[in-house]
Amino acid sequence: MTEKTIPVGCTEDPAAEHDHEAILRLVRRELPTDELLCDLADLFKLFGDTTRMKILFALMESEMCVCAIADLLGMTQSAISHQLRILKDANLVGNRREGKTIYYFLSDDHVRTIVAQGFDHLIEDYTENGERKEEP
Amino acid sequence: MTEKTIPVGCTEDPAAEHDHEAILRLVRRELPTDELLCDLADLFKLFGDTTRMKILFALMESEMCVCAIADLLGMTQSAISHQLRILKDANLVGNRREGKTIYYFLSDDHVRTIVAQGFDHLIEDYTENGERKEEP
DNA sequence: CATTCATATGTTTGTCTGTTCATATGATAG
DNA sequence: CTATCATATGAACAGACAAACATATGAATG
Repeated sequence: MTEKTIPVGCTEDPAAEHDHEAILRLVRRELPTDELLCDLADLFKLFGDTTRMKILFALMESEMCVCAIADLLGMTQSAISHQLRILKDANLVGNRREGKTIYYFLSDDHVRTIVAQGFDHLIEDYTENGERKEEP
Repeated sequence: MTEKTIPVGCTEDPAAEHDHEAILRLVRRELPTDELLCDLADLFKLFGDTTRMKILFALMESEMCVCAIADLLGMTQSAISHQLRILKDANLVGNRREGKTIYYFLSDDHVRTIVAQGFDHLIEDYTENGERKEEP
């Protein structure tokens, strides 16, 4: 019984009554590679932080220098700089130098479309459920 | 100098030469509320995990029971169940009972559009930079 | 060339979160 | 009503990560 250490919860026996073989074959055929799925999750992870989201929204209005963003969000220049580096490594933002100050800007319109998509989902949730979900 | 403990990096003096007041006013006016920005980040956070991303892709093909997903991803039933709960709390998936087994499905087409948007961005990155960025 | 301003970076710390293990619920069959 | 299958849940542990702090780079100005 403990010979293969397969997770509990579902019958290990291939010939069990509860059979998902058909569906598994179908889904396995259509599922993208692990690498792509990972990259995709990593992309969305960038949008999954409040600070970065704020930065992106700010840059949608105008290019900004680091200390302006820090001022806007009421956060350390260091914190903003770290986040900007992450966004830049992912090619979501670019920067240009002008004397001492460095201006950051959105490098892509994908950012706008991706964020807009999530925005729509949220708004629909808000209107569907009155104000906020699970309330008496 | 240390009277207000304002982060270093940018001049604290409101009348400093490096002036972002104009831009700050503009951006502050257009920036959504903190609550909305948080909710938006929380939404994207859901897509920011490989396991959840795989589950969502699988459910795009067909509704599936928990143990089928666990089998597909080679993971514990418990792990899958925990993630499904998170997705269900966010109304991204729903479930229905059929005897002992419980089938999960996408509750929304938003999931498809959101994921597709990220997908497009990735694909474009892939083709733009040959195969993968930063290589000799 | 020394100083100052704007930004970047390395390190540390505290928090969040995904997985595992053990156990509980809930439904069906005998 | 007991045993078993499918799933859910609670607690604990480990890894990831964002913010803070201190410090380094790099440009401009006198």
